[in-house]
Amino acid sequence: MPTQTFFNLPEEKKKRLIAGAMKEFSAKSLNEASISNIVKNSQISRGSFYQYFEDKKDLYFFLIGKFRYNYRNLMLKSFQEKDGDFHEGYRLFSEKYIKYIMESEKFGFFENMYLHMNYQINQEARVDFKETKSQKLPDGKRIVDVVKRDNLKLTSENELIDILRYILSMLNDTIMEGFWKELTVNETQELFLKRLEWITYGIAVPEEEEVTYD
Amino acid sequence: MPTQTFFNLPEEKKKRLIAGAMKEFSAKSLNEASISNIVKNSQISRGSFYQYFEDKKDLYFFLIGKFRYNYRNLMLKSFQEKDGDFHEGYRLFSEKYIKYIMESEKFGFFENMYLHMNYQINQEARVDFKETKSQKLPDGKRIVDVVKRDNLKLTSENELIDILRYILSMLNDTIMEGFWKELTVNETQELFLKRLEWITYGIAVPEEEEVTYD
DNA sequence: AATGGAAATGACAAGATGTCATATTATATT
DNA sequence: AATATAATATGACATCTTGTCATTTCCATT
Repeated sequence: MPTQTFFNLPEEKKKRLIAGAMKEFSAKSLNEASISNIVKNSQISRGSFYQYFEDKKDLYFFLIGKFRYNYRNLMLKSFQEKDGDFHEGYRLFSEKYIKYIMESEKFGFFENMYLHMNYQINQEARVDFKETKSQKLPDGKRIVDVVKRDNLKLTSENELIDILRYILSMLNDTIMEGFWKELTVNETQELFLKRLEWITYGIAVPEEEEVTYD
Repeated sequence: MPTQTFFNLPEEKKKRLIAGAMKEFSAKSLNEASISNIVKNSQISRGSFYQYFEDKKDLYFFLIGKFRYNYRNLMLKSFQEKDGDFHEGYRLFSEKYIKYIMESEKFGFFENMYLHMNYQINQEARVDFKETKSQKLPDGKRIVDVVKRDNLKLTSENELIDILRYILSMLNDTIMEGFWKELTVNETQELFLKRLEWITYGIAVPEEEEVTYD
């Protein structure tokens, strides 16, 4: 986390630094990027940088947090709009989410982020489904409350959370694949939908129902 | 790819170099590892290193290729043993695969590999399901020939390949998660099986069959 | 023994990181 | 207004890395 000193900075200087960092991280991955370039870009001294951030990673994760899609709200809205239908809700959500990432003016930043995403970066970018009721959300709802469970094979709320989490990580993996293979937004979306279908309906032919006559 | 010069090296020197590199990559990630340490470890000169490898990555991917599980055979065997059953075959395969990775004496190497795995590393470690018939395999079979498709909702061989690939990448993601959360082999295996179940049988309650009497 | 090509070597330039003594600026206190 | 104190800013520096290259060493073949 950046230091208080950083947050106290005059807006202008903060912006200059963020812009200089985004320039570097849009052209290079976290590992290839250099602090030297960032301080040159933003015209601040090397010593100051270390007064604001612990290291390169500290700054990087701050930027991810700042620019990542705040998707909790979008997710809520999507599921609500589709009356809590799991499959339709996720479809709607993914459409907007993928567009945001891949059509953003921060394309380069996200591209590098996804192409070099490892588990740690993944964690930094993820959503918390275990929201407590106390957290302030629009109309106080949690995502798990908005998803209808009656047409899902689920035994507990925790299992729903597990699945929602897994689908989200699958979505991020698919976007990563999209960047890697230079797919269009639509192609990426279709790849995701195919996988979502597998998971929703299964890939095995359902067992014949045992029918008893009595 | 290492140069011919490297492959021509006397066994002893080659081993020394590989051991020195494994020591470094077991303690540090690809990015943290340094060539300086590796040449120190293996008592070869810096100049020689660059005569054998293009850079650090070149060596790293060579090592991944060398030590990764050759899983094509294990997969074939697993599916054959379970009479081509998709779910049971993958269950058997994953059991041995996870054990190999997580109980290996190369634990540190794999741990770093998985924790810092990005799409490129993932690609390097993956299996090719599009084997041609001409490739020499035990009894000349391809994996896709061994998996029974009649109880799967599949329209084409290509879709089977897509699914096999996806499950494998899901397995690798799960192992990554296992390393990250420091799960045991069994816990990791169970996490995988839960997800495999979702994908195999779906998470939606099947639609009621329309029954027509005539 | 002489020759020539392959392989090995380590010094070096270029550039990166994190630190620290010192300078500058802002804030509080008399 | 003058002074004291705390907070920020600065860039030189020690240390480490990387990739290159002129030179040297090795070795097979005349």
